[in-house]
Amino acid sequence: MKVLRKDGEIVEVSFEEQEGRKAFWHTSAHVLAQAVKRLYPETKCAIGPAIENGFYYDFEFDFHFSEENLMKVEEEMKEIVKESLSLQVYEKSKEEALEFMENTGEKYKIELIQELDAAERITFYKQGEYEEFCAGPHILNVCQIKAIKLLSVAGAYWRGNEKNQMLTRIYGISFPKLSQLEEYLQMVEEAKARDHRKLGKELGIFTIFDEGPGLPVFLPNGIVIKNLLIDYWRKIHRREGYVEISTPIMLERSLWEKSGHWDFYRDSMYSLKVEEDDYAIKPMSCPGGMLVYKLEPRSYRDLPMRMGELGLVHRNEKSGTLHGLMRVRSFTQDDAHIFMRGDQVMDEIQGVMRLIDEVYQKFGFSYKIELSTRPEHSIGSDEDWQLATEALEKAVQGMGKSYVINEGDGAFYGPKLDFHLKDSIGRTWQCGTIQLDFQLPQRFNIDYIGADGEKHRPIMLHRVIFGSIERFIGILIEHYAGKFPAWIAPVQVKVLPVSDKYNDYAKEVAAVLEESDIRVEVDNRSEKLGYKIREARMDKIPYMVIVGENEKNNESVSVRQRDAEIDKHELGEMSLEKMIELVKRGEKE
RNA sequence: GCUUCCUUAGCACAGCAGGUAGUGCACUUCACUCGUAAUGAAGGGGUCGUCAGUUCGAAUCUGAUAGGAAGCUCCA
Repeated sequence: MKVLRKDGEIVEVSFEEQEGRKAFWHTSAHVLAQAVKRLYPETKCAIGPAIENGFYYDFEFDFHFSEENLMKVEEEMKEIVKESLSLQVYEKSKEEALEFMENTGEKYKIELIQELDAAERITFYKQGEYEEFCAGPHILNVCQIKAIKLLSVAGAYWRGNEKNQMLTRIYGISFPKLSQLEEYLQMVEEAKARDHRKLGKELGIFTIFDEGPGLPVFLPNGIVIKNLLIDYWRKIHRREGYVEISTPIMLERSLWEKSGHWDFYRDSMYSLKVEEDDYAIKPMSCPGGMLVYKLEPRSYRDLPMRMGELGLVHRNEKSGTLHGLMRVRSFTQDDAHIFMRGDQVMDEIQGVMRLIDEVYQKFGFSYKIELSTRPEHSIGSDEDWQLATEALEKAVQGMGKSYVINEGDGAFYGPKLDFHLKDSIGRTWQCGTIQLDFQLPQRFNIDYIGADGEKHRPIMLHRVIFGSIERFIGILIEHYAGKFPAWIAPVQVKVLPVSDKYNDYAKEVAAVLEESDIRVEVDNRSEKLGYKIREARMDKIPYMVIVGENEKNNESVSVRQRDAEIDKHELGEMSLEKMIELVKRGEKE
């Protein structure tokens, strides 16, 4: 595939390479704009880049753009491809470029060009009658775009700002071969099959009532998973020297004024009246934690004090942002606040990082780290922010982890390290976070008595590992496609009697397994074995235990497992002791 | 919240140039007592998200409203 760079150079780059793929999709975006302009000449074009999977273009239409229009545009794009138009690149001065755009009335392009340096030569790309200012690169001829599909129409604010005009964004994907498009579409279908909202319903994990958007409901299987996650969490936190507290779900207004939430976070808080007083339902657990710290005088010997809390918090998220378990209005944060001396900061940050790494590895997640810096809307002095940001940065660097900087995305009280996990279709979600905070200790005037007998101000950090247990479960569902490893599977073993005659023996078997704390169910319906196996498989249960005449006589079970390869499902007959051992071994993996 | 789209039995869907709803799975009952991904038969269940309007008549047309999907903005 030949690619035309902005300096006029033509290079051979394959579609598999980043530059080739970007050029291919970028050119597809131009073809999209060309098709739109042919069909609807009054349309204003904004921007149209290549993205991770395909491309989009933002337009301002002077009419209501519907799905029907989308089909027409796609057809027109295919016509353009048939014309085998080749691309040319050339330069204009800023004035020429502006004049050109004035003539065509492209107000968004004018805005963009006006921001460029006056001395700069501006490159234009052109195919057929369509020309647009663009830094390229592009592919040499549109005829290479053999497969095109426009995927969706969405709204997008001009320049990503809520206050600006909302434009119409058209998403599409294209490939050099038709087979690649088919493959891609199939991949998307497969990803949808592991959507946690679909699996969560099918597997009886959670639901959300119409009467409570964003307020997840855990069903019996889901609450087993949630409780197991919490058990695991408590175990590793005890090991790491954390104590656990539980503070109220709502507290009085003055507390939130003191913490800064009332001023800086009120739009996201639910508040209510209790007698004559204003209360707020907590959006975070930290202020309660501060009060606990203040309950008694603290010594430097007490630090670092690691205080954990599984806090149920509520945030008034906008309706359009809600998404299954991933983005909700009510969730459980596996929060902890660490109060420490200045000389302990580095060790504590790195200790939390190690714990996060341990947990994510247990589930087989790869993750990426972001360092989020001071937002516009925030409290505290520049020096404190700088100190805190540097401390986080040094800690990550010290751990040898790579990270990207996310400018202005910190919490209002401090910078943070965010740990992001991917969902089934590649969207990333923030789960873990470590936030350094010099503000709350000041606002709450907390202290400890140092070795010198004087009062000192501790430094504090907020951290979560799961982030939100709800979100983490959502990610887990998609990550495992519902096939939870044995240690966290809601039902670990399903006992399947071959016929009703063996129901009693099946119950005996189940009772023995239960003795060993194995989560077991019996399918004693009057159905054929094949049917019961099918159902157990669809429920993604790790182990199936089949009992019939042989097993009853031998006081044994025949085991079949979910994860093994085809033809190796059957592990054969074994004693109950061996079966228990098998499940316990599976739990550790 | 914004843009586009969607909303029919528990679930997946069909019906729609307007004349009071169908299929599969699930569920219930009966028969079969059956060895590794669905035994057969019979039966129950919805007034088509909600509210208004157009019409002799609306699941099918219009409007509002609720919930949902994708994206944007915002965020764990």
